[in-house]
Amino acid sequence: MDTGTPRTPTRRKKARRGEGEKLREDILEAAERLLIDTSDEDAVSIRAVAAAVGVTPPSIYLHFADKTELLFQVCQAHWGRFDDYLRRAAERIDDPVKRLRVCGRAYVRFGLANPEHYRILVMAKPQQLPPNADIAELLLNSGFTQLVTAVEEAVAQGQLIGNPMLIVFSAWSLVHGITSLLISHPYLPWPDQDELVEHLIETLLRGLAPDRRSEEARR
Amino acid sequence: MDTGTPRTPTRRKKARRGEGEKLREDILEAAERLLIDTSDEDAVSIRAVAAAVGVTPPSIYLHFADKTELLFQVCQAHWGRFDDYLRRAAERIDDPVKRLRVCGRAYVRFGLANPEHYRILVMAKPQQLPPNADIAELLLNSGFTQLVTAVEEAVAQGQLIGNPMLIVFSAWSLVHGITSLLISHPYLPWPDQDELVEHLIETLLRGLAPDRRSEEARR
DNA sequence: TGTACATCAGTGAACGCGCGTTCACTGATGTAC
DNA sequence: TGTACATCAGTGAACGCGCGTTCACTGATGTAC
Repeated sequence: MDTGTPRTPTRRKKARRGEGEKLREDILEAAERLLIDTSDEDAVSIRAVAAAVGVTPPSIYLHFADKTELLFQVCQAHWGRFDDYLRRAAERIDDPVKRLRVCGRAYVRFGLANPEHYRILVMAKPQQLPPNADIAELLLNSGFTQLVTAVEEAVAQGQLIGNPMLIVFSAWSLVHGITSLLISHPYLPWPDQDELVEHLIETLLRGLAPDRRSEEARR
Repeated sequence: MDTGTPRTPTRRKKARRGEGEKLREDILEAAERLLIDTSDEDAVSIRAVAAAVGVTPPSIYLHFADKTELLFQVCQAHWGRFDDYLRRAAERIDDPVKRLRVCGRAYVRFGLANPEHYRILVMAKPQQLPPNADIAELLLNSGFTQLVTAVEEAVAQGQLIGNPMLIVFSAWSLVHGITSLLISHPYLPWPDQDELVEHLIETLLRGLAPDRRSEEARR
């Protein structure tokens, strides 16, 4: 693998008057590509992105205030795709518990298919991304709201038992836990991945289902 | 907070003949301190560690082959402490399920108390640490074996139901999920932390407990 | 008891690297008169 | 229809930074004779 050779040695043609915004898209696309191809956030430097687009580094600043903003926009776009993916997986499933199941599987699958994105979006340090408020907004406006809805419905219907917000964060912890461990430690002696994900989801649902013991008995 | 001022501007006295190994310990200690104080792996540079110890950068190489080895040894030491902590938490608890409960809580507590260590040990990329084999060994020889034992006992006694290795990795995913999300996204509208951890653990255990439905009925 | 010498525990200066970012500029292109 | 000019979409060179690491060295200290 010859990483020394630039991917696009050809210089990009200057855009026509009024078409400057085209570069912006190309930059975002190139940054995304770089992130996916290298699986390494550090490889996405201003200089590397510029080279990939076929442009000089200062050109990046024509469209992005700084590196953080660029990375954030890349993430935002990806997060949007994640959200769409989850939404499509869930639509037309009336039963909220079935929806949780499907979303859980989809979450893990999408995370593992885009590990470096997942890393940046979900596993990064708070301080190395833009203001927390923005990240929180991204997170909460994504699949999260669907999760909340599904859980609330399931609880209202008596299919699940407990405080909805506790269930929501438990469910998220669960799918995030398996996703991030598989990303960080792929070399461990994991059981079959699909089987494990199924086991996790089913065990959680079983633990949340009404039982012979009434809710009061659990205190 | 004046991070510009070096912590130890005084130069360290040269060790006596035969006492060169003392520096090694001081380096490890300083690196650890730096990691804890700054909560930032990037702040632990060869130069910063040398400055903290009161020594010049090349001196580090008298005791460590390179930066990776230094960081790894810091982690190893910390991992040992984590292991001891879990072991002490679990000892003298005969009931395996109670042991799982206690270990789960201890795991989360220890991770949150040492977030940057946890990040490096458990959340880091495979490639930025020493050979995977070593990391795998560290992980598997730590609290992990206790976890395996406890689960196997619980299954043997009929207190939990299912494939032990699936349960083991499920349990780990669970505690890791909540720990790492709390570390990465502290600003989210979390429910009460202790309550959430309890909820997670109890829900998992409940999902693994024998039920009116027989194991076969679950297929 | 005195001295030459090997060794130990470091130091000082420098290497080359890639990075984010700034600044003054250039050349093509559309527009006003 | 022709030309001066403003603007747009970039470029080229350089800045200062901190980093890991190497290399030749130094000075104190213990040891052999």
